[in-house]
Amino acid sequence: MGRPPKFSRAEIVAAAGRIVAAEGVARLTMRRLAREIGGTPMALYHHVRDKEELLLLLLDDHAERMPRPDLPDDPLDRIVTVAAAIRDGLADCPWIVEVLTADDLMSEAALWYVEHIVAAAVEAGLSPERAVHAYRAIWHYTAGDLIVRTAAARRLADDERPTRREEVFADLDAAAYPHLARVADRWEPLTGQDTYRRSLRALAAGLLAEG
Amino acid sequence: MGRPPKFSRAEIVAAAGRIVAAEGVARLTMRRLAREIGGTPMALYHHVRDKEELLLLLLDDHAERMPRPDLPDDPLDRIVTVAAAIRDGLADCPWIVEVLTADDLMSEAALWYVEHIVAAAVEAGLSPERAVHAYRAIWHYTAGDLIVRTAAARRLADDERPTRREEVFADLDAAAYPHLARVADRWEPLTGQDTYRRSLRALAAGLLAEG
DNA sequence: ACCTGAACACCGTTCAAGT
DNA sequence: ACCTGAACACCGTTCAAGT
Repeated sequence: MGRPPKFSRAEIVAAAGRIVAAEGVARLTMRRLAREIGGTPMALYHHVRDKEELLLLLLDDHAERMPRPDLPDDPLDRIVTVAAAIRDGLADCPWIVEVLTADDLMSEAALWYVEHIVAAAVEAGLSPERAVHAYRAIWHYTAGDLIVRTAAARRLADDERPTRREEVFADLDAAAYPHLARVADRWEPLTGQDTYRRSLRALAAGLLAEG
Repeated sequence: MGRPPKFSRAEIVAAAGRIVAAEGVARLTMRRLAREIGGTPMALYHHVRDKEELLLLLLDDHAERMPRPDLPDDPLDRIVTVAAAIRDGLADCPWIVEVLTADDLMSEAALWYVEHIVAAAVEAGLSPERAVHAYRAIWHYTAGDLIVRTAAARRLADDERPTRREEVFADLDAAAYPHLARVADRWEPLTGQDTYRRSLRALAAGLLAEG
């Protein structure tokens, strides 16, 4: 009994990362991954419980490599800096969406970000409970931004048909929706602008003002 | 040529809605849906382009049935009321998540909500452009809340293994993460609390305060 | 203990044919 | 025009067997 392992968990996760980076999550299948490491699909199941665990490991791996920014003294600035670091760290990997809907950004490596947002909120005067609530609001806002953003990018990438947005705005009832009609022709560029950070500051300011 | 259609788009969407309500999105497959209406998978493709379009139609159908709340005069109250109506309208259908990551809540029926949020923001003094940005921030926050919330519910439902959150908090480094350590044993109930509306108000207030 | 081969029970979608 | 049968090209995962 006992035979030198042919594959390690780390190798498997690294191979999965290569596939996802080169071809997208949709192409990360257990069969494709097995081919990548030169084994059979079944070999993978000796190192990970199932595909979901694999994706979670991939998220952990990514989270560990994410930059940890210098922390400003001002609590509001600090919250904005840390939350923006989360977003920037996840923005370039659209596959993260799949994992976000399955997990809670609760990897070990993510704790650093959570701690510093909660700490800044407490320092600004919130109770520990309210500080957790504030963190949650910021996380929901960030997750929503990432998901909507990457979904939009994906649609643009592999779709030639007109977007639903275009169709809907094309026959917009200007009498029923006057404010939308006024910005209808600018909707695409307006919603394409990256206003994450600005609105994040508004959110954080609003949350700190509560307490 | 010409034969009386056996199925209509509306029937197909209604059948899809029944499956999703009774068994969840994961069980909504083209084959299962075909069985439900008493036809073959191929018959569906004469009425919808593909599965994604079917999910979009399902979202439209749902959006049309969503309640439209009375609108308070105060712009901030109005924004909170309308956004909360979006969330409440989508909160009971976890499948919405799949569609949200594929679409942009850009169905005809959703315009009513968008219009009134943008209108309230303009009334509060924002430029039309900034009002659109404000709406987007609110939508991202709402989408993030829905996605994280329904993902958490799903995990609880079909999982007996301890959540990652539990594992991570179990061996938390209290020296490195003092603020998290202080709330660690209350994390579950704290993050389970529904603070959507309260934080939404903070967000909206922050956005309107910008000017 | 670790890996393989073959199979199970599925998917979405397309093609060619029927009425 | 609308629907069917059969097939294509996949999935994740399990079981039994090999070393």
